[in-house]
Amino acid sequence: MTTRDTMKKQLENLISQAVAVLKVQGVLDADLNPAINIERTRDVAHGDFASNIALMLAKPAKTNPRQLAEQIIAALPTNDAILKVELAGAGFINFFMNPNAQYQVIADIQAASDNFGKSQIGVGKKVQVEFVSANPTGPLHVGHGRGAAYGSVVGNLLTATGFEVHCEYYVNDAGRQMDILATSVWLRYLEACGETFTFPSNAYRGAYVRDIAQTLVEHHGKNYAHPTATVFADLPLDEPQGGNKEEYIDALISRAKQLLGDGYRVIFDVGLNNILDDIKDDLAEFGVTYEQWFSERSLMDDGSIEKALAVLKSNNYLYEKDGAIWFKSSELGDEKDRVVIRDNGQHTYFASDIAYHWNKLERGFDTLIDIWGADHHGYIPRVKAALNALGADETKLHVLLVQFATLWRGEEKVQMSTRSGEFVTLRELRDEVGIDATRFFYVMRRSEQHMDFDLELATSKSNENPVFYVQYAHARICRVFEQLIEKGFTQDVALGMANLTELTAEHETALLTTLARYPEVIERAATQYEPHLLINYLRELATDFHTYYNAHQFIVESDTLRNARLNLITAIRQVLQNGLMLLGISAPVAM
RNA sequence: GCGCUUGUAGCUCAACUGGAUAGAGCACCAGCCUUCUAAGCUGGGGGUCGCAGGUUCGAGUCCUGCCAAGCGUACCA
Repeated sequence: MTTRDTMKKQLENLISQAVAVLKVQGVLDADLNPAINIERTRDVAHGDFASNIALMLAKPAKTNPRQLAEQIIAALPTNDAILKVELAGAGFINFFMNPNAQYQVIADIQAASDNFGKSQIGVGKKVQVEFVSANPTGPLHVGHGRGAAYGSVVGNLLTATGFEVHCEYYVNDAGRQMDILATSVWLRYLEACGETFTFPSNAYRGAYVRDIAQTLVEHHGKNYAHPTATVFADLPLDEPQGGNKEEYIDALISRAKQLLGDGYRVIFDVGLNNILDDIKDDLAEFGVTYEQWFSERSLMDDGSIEKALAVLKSNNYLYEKDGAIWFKSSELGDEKDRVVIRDNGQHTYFASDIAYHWNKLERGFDTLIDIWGADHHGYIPRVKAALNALGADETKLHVLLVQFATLWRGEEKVQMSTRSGEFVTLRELRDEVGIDATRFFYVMRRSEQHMDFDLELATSKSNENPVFYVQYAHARICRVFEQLIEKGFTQDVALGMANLTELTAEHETALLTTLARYPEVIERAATQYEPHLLINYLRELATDFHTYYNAHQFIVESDTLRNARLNLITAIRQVLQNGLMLLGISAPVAM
């Protein structure tokens, strides 16, 4: 399971030992606790790794950087992997590694295989990742898809780095939007029962609502039917008739509850379960799985909301105004105070969200990650304010924002209109593009970056398509091993291992470095919640491999060189596989 | 108006969180294709890091002020 410390880590340890020595010598203050930062160099003339530690410490040590660098170098413990250490530039310490040390990565990859790149940095820490959490009022669309892909990869990355990860979907199975859905279903059901009327402008108009109404007819006949005249008696005007669409739909909801009695809950649940099941299937097919589907309604049923509000009240953060109960979020960094209980006695969505986030922390998570659409950014201050007001540790909550994706078909923008209900669903996108390309494109960019998703590019079988390019590198390696057998050879791993030093071509040493970087990339991508770093890395690795492939023959006559090369590409294949696995993308053996 | 996010090559995006000469892909230009997959290959040109100040050994990265785009600014979720 555990892989060796990366070279970066080893060097960090050496420097921190040197710093400790200088503290003892009195060169550095004992209470100085610098963050030691080793970087891979961009320029080979600067060696393999560089540290700016002397530049950072020069001021507190009241000395000049170059002199301090000299002292650090002098205090550095010796290490077989290091060829030489140089002082350069303004005070950089450059490390040149022993060329023979670079081959170790192939043995490391072979030994760790599927586990290469995993680490223990998160061991003992519980992280909850909440993502998608779309209202179950309709199918997921392409906006939700990006959050789904992003959240699941962040979860995979955190798991790979040792965190105990709990992925969760918050189901908004209560509240006004769900009432609108239930009422929409009922109205479509009435239509199916033969009633005719104008469908409300603010109701859900998607075709799926009709489908649900149809199943309701099939299972319950006309049990919930009422004549149009009764249903619409004495209602205010809808918006197109000069009224208010919100008041109109609210009146219809009340009417539904009044006429249906217990039946309202039946229809409500049929709508909810139908759509939720569809969302679950959709996500499962997309390779996105959850530890828990957390019900908002459960927070009402078990009194969590009342409890949370009671704490806010006793902490003096609630007051009454205009018949509603307000939370003093403006005292804790929010722009203004927020309503938690409306004047009609109903609690707001925010009220249950307060209870929900409190509940999360009560469950003992060290870190909470919420992944939201960027349009919800204004919501962050009030949630943090609420946690503060409850006396909880608000710094444990990290809200990651995901910008929406714009779909393109070549030069043409794919129009989307949520208003008419004619948006592109995630399922349609998956059907057209495939799971692999969909996931890849979704996490290819930094999450807070607006992104263009080109459907034509994503489905094209060319090197311009980055998914294809990376997967093809994997398939190509597999193909080499088929060729090997066709040519009558067999791989001799031990012989290859014994002769890795024959891998001296520029392409080969470049690949060794790229392979060694993989664990660093995973660690960084995980701790920064930035999956796109992994994508970038895999594209680089694929590029390095393809160039190598084009420049050199692997299946050569020399037994030692051939097997050394085969071991190198075996290692590349393994890392490609591991990386793609974390992204939830297949590593095809042939294309 | 206020708040958040974004602004890097013609286009789409990176840049190890303050490091050394800002990098890829596409497009463009010039060469190349008898090979384990030409579903290409090699090389090249291309930059006022939105603008202007500031902080320091050092700024695309931090601070301030402008400019532009997106989003938000509900007793909706």
